[in-house]
Amino acid sequence: MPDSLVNRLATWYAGEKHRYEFRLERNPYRTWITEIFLQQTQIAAGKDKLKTFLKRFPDVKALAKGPVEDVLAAFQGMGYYSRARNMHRAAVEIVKKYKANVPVVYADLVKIPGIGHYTAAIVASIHGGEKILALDANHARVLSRLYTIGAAQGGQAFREAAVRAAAPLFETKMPAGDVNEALMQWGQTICKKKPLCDKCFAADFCAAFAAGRQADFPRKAERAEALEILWLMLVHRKGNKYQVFANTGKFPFLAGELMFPSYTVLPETRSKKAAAETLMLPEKIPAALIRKSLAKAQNLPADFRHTITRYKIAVKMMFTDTSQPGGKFLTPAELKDKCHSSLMQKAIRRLDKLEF
DNA sequence: AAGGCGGGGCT
DNA sequence: AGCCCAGCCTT
Repeated sequence: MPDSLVNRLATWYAGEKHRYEFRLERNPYRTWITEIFLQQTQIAAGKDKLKTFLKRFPDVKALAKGPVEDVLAAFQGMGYYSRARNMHRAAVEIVKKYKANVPVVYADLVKIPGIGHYTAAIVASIHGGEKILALDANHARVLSRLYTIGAAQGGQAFREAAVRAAAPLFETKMPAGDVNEALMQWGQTICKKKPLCDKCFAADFCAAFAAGRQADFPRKAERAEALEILWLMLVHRKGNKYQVFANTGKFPFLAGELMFPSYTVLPETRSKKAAAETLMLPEKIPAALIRKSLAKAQNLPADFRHTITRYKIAVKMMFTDTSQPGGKFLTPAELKDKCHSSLMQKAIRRLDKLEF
């Protein structure tokens, strides 16, 4: 076997391939669920919950049957709960449209809720043999260093350069799925943020290593500055139940979640040139109530803090005698079940500490 | 193209 | 205790 990058990769991967339990018994359904689970999640953190999930929902029909509350419950603690909602929606769609067979064609996969370029590419390459780069952060680290790709990660120029750089790997005998998985595992175990170049089987192929510039790749786009905001929650209690509303309006965070009526002021940002914008939930919290509560809240320490992307949020909870039309009344136990966001979970834990 | 979504690892 | 991570979605 002549010495080449792909031969080094294939030889290394042959010894690594079965390192993970989820690679032993494979089908398109299991691969799809596994990839969704392990997105934005370290393998060590997600694999136990993944195992339980696959036992509870062993195939696409079981997942479609749900109910979605069970899917969410089995996903509790993983974060990014739209992944669970989308998986359930997708399962229903796959049962109906594809007779309960998870597609293995990229063009079909990428149209399914919750499946984007990466997941479609990895499933299509493993189970359909499609020669298509599944570009995740691991692939980005490996390829950008091997070929000193200078474009900022995440942009279109980076994607094009990465696809061009990886193309020769797919024109070999190495199965397309193995190419994608080997690159990924390389990024996870060797070509990490702090790369282990002395353990790397291909350091002599690496342009960044040759230049001593491993730390310069992948280049990151400039980060938006962090912003401090106040989030006022108006809590109305009746007996042992609290009024919550589905956030289906214009409130900027936690779309679709059940929430206490909330009010926040977003500061002016570079992208939104308009002056500070006021948003509220439900549609019409009386302005007088907001003013009164806000004036009181300004002088109180935050009940808790929470960060969502670049917003550093100080949440202040205020009891109010005024109930709003609509919504529903739930006990704390029910709230713990039905509110998935960690921000709301923090608020729920504070309820018995609040005073009227 | 920009920005929400969140728990965990790292410093 | 605070910063960083990064697919998929919506806007």
